[in-house]
Amino acid sequence: MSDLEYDGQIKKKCLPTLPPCKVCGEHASGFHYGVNSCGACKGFFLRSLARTEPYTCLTGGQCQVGPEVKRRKTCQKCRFDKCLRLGMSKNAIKIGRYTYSKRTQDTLELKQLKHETLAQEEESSGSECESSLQKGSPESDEHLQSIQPELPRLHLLQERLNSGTSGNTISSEPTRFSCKHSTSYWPNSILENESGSTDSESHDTTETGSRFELVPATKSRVLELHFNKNVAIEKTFLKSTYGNFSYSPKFNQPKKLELRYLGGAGEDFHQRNEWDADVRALSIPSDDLKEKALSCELLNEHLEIDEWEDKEEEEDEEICEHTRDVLPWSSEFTEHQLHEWIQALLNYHNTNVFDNNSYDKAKLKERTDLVYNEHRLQETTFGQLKALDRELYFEIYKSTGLDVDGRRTLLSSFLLGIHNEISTVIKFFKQIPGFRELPMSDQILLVKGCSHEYQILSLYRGWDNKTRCMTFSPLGETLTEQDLRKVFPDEALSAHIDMAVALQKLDLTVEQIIILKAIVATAPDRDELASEELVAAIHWKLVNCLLLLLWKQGRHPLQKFGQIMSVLTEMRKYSVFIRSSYTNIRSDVEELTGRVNLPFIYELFF
Amino acid sequence: MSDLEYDGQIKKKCLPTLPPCKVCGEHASGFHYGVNSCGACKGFFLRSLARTEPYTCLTGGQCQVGPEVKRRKTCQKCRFDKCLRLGMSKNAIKIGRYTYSKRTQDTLELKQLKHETLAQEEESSGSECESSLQKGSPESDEHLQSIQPELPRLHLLQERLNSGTSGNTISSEPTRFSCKHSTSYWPNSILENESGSTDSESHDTTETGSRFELVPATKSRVLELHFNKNVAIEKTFLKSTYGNFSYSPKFNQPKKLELRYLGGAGEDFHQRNEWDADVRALSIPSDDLKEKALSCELLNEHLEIDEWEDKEEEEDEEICEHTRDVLPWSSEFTEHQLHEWIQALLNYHNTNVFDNNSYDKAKLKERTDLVYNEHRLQETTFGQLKALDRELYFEIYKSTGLDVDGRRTLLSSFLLGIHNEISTVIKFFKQIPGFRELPMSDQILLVKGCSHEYQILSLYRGWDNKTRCMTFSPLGETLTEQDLRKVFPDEALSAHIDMAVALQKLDLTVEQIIILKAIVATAPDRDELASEELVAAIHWKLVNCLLLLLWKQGRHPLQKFGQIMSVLTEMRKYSVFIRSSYTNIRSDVEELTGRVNLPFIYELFF
DNA sequence: GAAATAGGTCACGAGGTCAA
DNA sequence: TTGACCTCGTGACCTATTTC
Ligand SMILES: [Zn+2]
Ligand SMILES: [Zn+2]
Ligand SMILES: [Zn+2]
Ligand SMILES: [Zn+2]
Repeated sequence: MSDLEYDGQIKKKCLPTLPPCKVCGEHASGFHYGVNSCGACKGFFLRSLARTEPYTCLTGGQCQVGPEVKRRKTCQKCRFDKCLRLGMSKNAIKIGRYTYSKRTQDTLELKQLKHETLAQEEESSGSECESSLQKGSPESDEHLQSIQPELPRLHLLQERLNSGTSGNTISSEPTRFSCKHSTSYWPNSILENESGSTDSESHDTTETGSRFELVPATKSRVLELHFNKNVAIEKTFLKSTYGNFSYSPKFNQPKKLELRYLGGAGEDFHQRNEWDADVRALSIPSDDLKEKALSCELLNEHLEIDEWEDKEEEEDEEICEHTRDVLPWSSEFTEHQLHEWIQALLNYHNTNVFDNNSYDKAKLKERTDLVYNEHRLQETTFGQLKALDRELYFEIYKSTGLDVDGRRTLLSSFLLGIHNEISTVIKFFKQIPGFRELPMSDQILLVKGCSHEYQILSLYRGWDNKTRCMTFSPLGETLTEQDLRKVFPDEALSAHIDMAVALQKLDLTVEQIIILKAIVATAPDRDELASEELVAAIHWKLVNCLLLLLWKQGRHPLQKFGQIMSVLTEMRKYSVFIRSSYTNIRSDVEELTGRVNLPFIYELFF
Repeated sequence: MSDLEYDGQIKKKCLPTLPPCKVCGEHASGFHYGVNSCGACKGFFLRSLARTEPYTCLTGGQCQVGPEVKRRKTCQKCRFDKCLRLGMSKNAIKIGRYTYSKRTQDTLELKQLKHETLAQEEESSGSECESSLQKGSPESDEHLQSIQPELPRLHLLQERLNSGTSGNTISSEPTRFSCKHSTSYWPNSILENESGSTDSESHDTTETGSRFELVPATKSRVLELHFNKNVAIEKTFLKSTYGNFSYSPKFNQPKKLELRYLGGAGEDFHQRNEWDADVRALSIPSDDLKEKALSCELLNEHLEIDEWEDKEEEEDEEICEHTRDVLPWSSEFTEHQLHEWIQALLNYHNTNVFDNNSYDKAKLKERTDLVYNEHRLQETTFGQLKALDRELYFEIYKSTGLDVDGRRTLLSSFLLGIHNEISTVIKFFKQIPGFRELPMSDQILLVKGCSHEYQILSLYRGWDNKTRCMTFSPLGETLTEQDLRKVFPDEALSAHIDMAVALQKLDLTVEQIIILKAIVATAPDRDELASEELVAAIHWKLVNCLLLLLWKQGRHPLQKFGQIMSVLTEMRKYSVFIRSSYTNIRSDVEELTGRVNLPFIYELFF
């Protein structure tokens, strides 16, 4: 009997889709008045609203509100109060079919609950391991199967995919994961169910999140085979290096990725450093310690602030988690661990960080096309306006103060836009597990060090090579090449564009980009890091996260990984170059934007 | 609630492309039956058409049609009627992909049509068929009206302003800030002296004056401040009121300044509160508590952060400091105490806050002149560019996304500039001794409450009445009147300008302005303050600081004080007016700057 | 083919009813 | 009063179709 949910149609006997009634703990029959609740509580609430006299409580509001059996005596006041406290309200009514995101949320909640109770019961670990890719869901699986008979095929898959998504999140954004390439690494046999309507994106997109998690234990063998095959096919030995850390995934024999510290011995290391030194000699003409120290204070402040805030969600389950050998490249991390990191970063990013990655490709294209057409129209109307060269502009500006071609305005708002996002970005870094625990000096070094790399990752998707326009979401603008030339020195612009194009060629998903951001933020080879090893550890785990995402996406993950690492290496050089280029024009920029208050900009980017 | 737009394919998380559902305000999912509307309203309309029996309304057609969460109150009839009124109709169906240009064309065409038919028919309801191209249905007429809801309302508002009568409709309330009818509570004798011709301003002391008299003496419980003889020189009876707090320095007999809390007993108080509620109802269309709570969290966060940081310099020498009777008006404070407050605020402001007060007059003048000349040059070269009216701009923008006259850019960078300074501003408030000790909720109320007053104090010196240009230091720009019109609604701009001019007439020093900022930030009469008395105490001490500065400056300090208080009173009305004006255009602004991330702006200024 | 919408489908909850 | 059960309007999602 307890398996049935009453109210509304009698639900079939099946495991609950919803978390239990928030009010009394019984099986919820639905989402009533804004709260997952049982039919009884729903009815009670409705009647309570209709009532005129208030309830009274004898115990002074201390009554427990439990499931029906125990409820017999519980007072109405406390029950009603609880309803209200939980947010039940006519204003919270939501009718009609569930949204995917709601369903996802429910499932997640349910899962969590299960997890907790399971943890309490403390099962023996051996059997658990065997059973699965993940334990959380034997039920869900059963659940799916039991629903099967009565749902049309289509819904089945949705149901499954949804319940699998552990990417909770407000955005819930199914489409985020993989678009066309949804050749996920799941055997077709699993996905086929749905194959009929493959075209509709909303399906195959609906989730990757962790298809992993939903897959019944029996299938995991299939998976492994699949992996092995893939890996075997790869056969490529990829190597990517940036800084003095080498990521040398070796695929054939040991099937392990090794993280080794080259201790500054690698050739690349020397090369880069020399080049670095040269660039620096050129680029930092006047600066001295004093100014540097001062500016550090600013950043320091910021970092400390953020540290203070949002400090609750520490997770310390870290410890056990038996290393299940399901990851195709077999790392010291479990898929679950990696997944959690990924989720944490994605969640924060999706809900808080605002940049070009907040838009999909189509939207960005739309923007650039629009601006381009506008620009073309202007050109045909007013003729081509020849761009002033930088020197000439400054000559005029310095002598007359005239902003002849509007570049001061452009530059100011560009910098303002960037500046405006900085605190969010820092908070994002703080979401990287372990980041906050680093010494403040290291945090500062890392943040400073990755600024340019972070920026290009934020923005590169806004570049459209055909129209040669660039969208800057934080600024709310799209600039034509002509305008870009006003903002950036020519050589810097070329570098930006080259970098953007290179990144675009990788055809990364937004998820991957986000993880990449974290990866560049934790480069263990920034100069003078106090605790390189800690940083390296974080970094390495993040790299594993990236690998996981790549694998999920299917299609030659290792090859892609190699490409990405290669681009990262390039990006490092790019970063140094941009910094030097900016430093060269720093005084000009300061003069132009001196009226605007942009402390962080100079601290981070110059 | 989510960022997703339903119906049709699931849209991506990105910011809305479309204006909200014209019917209910929810995210529109497309252009259904000729109107931008959400999936729900689309479905509802469809069902309604299919229906045979008509709907009936119980409230006589007065139901508000809101988003789903609020919808329970609204009957189907009213919803359907609204659909019809907006022009939803099978005849208005548009299928298939559309180009931007087509949309513009459509909209403009329709508008034209509307004008023509209006002209032809002149109120007679006659044959509508004749005027139609293809969608000549009566609905489409109404549809047209609905396209331009803002403007008519503004006209209405202006009318009301001029007539000075207060109606009971929502929009009528802004009457409170009437330029012509500015009620000052200062006797003419004082104001006349210096500001020369107070031309348009009439000073009638009637309403508040008498109200004040009625207040029972018993209610004054807060601070009693003794004046000494020096004050007697003034001979004038000064009275100033803003909000429901009265500052009544009485100089002759009792020689006391009474700060009394009127306890919300005045009519003004009630009026204002109601009005506030209305404005809120208007301005926060989609959601109430939840959203509000959320937004408060944002601010809260900010305030808390700042609280954590810089917390060392607590001073507790407070206690003794023998009251030396050196102050000419003899307050309970010593000059030394006041001086310290002043110094603290000035120091912080000078080193951290960046606004027009960071520049001297000459510099500001130079800026405006420069821009003005530039502007003139452009005008002579390209001819006068007639400014697009707001309505037309938005029509084009909404349908094509084109930022035809660059106002989106202007607006975005304007808001960005303001947004960028907000954290500094909050820190400034935190420098006010005692501010940090206020309950967080009060801090929030105060910060929110004074936003507009603070802003005008920050910026007013940037206005140059001759060239009619305004410098915005935080933005690094100076805007011509033409540009200003793009950023602000006309009536708001006028209010800004009037206020700026009024402030300029006071000829304040930067120090005085800074103290004034603190004064407006601690207005003890903001709604719902938990600890009014604490705030009042701080406020009062700040007023004493101002007095001190005035005295130091010599030259009729009390007279000047009176003028300043008078302007503050006006400023309060100005603030309310501006807020309402902004609220009216909030959705437009959000649409234009939706690409930029400006959480605080909406929280503080709308 | 891509982008958009009309119309269809059906999972859902509000509110009503009624027996206990 | 309670809560199981019902009816019907809703709205999230889907498909077919149109337009570019
Ligand atoms: Zn319950
Ligand atoms: Zn009780
Ligand atoms: Zn709607
Ligand atoms: Zn009605």
